[in-house]
Amino acid sequence: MLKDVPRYECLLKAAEKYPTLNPGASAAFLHLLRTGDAVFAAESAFLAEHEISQGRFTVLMLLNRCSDEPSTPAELAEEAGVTRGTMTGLVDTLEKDGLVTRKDDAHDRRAVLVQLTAAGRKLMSKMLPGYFAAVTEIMQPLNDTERKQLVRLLQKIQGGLLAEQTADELEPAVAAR
Amino acid sequence: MLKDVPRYECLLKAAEKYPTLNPGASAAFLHLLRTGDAVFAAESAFLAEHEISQGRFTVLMLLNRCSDEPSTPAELAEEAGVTRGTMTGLVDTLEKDGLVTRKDDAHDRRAVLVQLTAAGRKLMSKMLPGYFAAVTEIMQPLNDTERKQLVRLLQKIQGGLLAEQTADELEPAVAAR
DNA sequence: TGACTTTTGTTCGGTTCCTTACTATCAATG
DNA sequence: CATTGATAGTAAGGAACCGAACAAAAGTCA
Repeated sequence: MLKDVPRYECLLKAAEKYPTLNPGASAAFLHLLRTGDAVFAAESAFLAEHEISQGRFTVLMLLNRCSDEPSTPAELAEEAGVTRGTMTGLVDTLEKDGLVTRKDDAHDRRAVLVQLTAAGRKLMSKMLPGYFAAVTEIMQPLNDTERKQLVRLLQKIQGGLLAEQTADELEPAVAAR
Repeated sequence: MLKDVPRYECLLKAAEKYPTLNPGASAAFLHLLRTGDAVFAAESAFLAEHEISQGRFTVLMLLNRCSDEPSTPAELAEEAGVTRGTMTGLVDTLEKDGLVTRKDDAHDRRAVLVQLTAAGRKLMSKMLPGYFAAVTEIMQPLNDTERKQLVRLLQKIQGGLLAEQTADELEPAVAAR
């Protein structure tokens, strides 16, 4: 959301007013949000050139990986991190564009199987090389050591968040506090 | 979007099929997106406890910083990184909730001045200590050295993106390629 | 001055996602 | 069996944001 991260001196000044403000932590937090958003925007810009949104691209990637085993919308929603309702809409538009098909599951009459069409596979094989090249270019400023360092730091943060999250689930009263 | 980052072996395997796929770069890219999103979600969850969305919070932060000088919607939109149209909506709801006021600019009859109300200032002083504490907790897994390392790495990535972006603006034909 | 360009705030339609509520189906248990 | 509970997919409505288009006002410059 914020376009520019406040200068460090401003954080130091604000810390005088708000004792709970940790300047170092805040600076890292803001940079993480901002850079994450910038990278996400760069990825979206690339996908937009191919008239594909992030959500639709994720579904195509999930369907394209390894074999041609079809997936149900519920599985796709779980793996993509969206609700089933959202997945219905994503599959709707992908189907409308002829990139995937829906067919009834023979073993479970509630379920639907989603599968890439030939056009869908073709689109992926056309855009993926450029996509991976774009990802490589975005990460170009970091050498291999730095990339590993970055992953290590990010995993640490994420580990803390997961611990916090599961703690909340076990004890919802704590979260409400 | 993606809930889990693919394991590194899967990236290696995919790299055989797609020569442009750089496993190290892709892993760092995916972790950055995922962790950025997780941190963003954690922040949003905190703000939701106070019935405040990210966009509205950003506006309140901008208006709360330093003096009580009012800002125009255009300035706020620029600093918050949203369009003026979006800012109109944000100020609308903040005004409806009694947190900010709009008044006409005496020197420019096109412009409007947005200012925190007493209720807005009160809300901020009530929630900011907890907010900063939450930020500190999210960054808890990293010590001071690691935070500085993280900021350095993120700035490198962002520097690359900014260079790329300004290059695109100068030579739009390159972006279309 | 008067014809331009720019800037301001707003409105409107579209996209993406979420939450909630629903029906149809399956699975388990008495 | 029949009931009960979980799960599948979908529909409807809402929140947040963008882009384009607009009228009003300000700035520019021949």
